[in-house]
Amino acid sequence: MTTLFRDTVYEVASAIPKGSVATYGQVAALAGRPGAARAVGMFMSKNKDSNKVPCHRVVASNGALTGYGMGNGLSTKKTMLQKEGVQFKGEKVDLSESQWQPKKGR
DNA sequence: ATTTTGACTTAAG
DNA sequence: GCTTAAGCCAAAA
Repeated sequence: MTTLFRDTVYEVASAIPKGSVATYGQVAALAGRPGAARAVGMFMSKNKDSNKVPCHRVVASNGALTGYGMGNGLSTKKTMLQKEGVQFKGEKVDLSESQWQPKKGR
């Protein structure tokens, strides 16, 4: 199986349910490469599958919104997430309430 | 094939 | 709490 790490990341990102968000490190770990958070972010920047991958549901480990086009794009991303039901803590996502739980429970 | 870069993360000051 | 430094992975030049 010649599964590209990149494709796996895209699948994981697209698997994030609405109203929840995942951190880059979390996505990287689910993709099978814990520690590749930087690479994950790069794939989003490339955004080859932006039409399939909701990269806006991927945030930094501290819940801060990063990237998404340029500076001002973050405002759009924040608003979009709020509309999806994600809880916000100032300019950061309330991971305590809206971080995605790939496994049930926790 | 080597070097640089990038939407990261954690630790330390 | 914020800033700086080092570590980490994968892709593009």
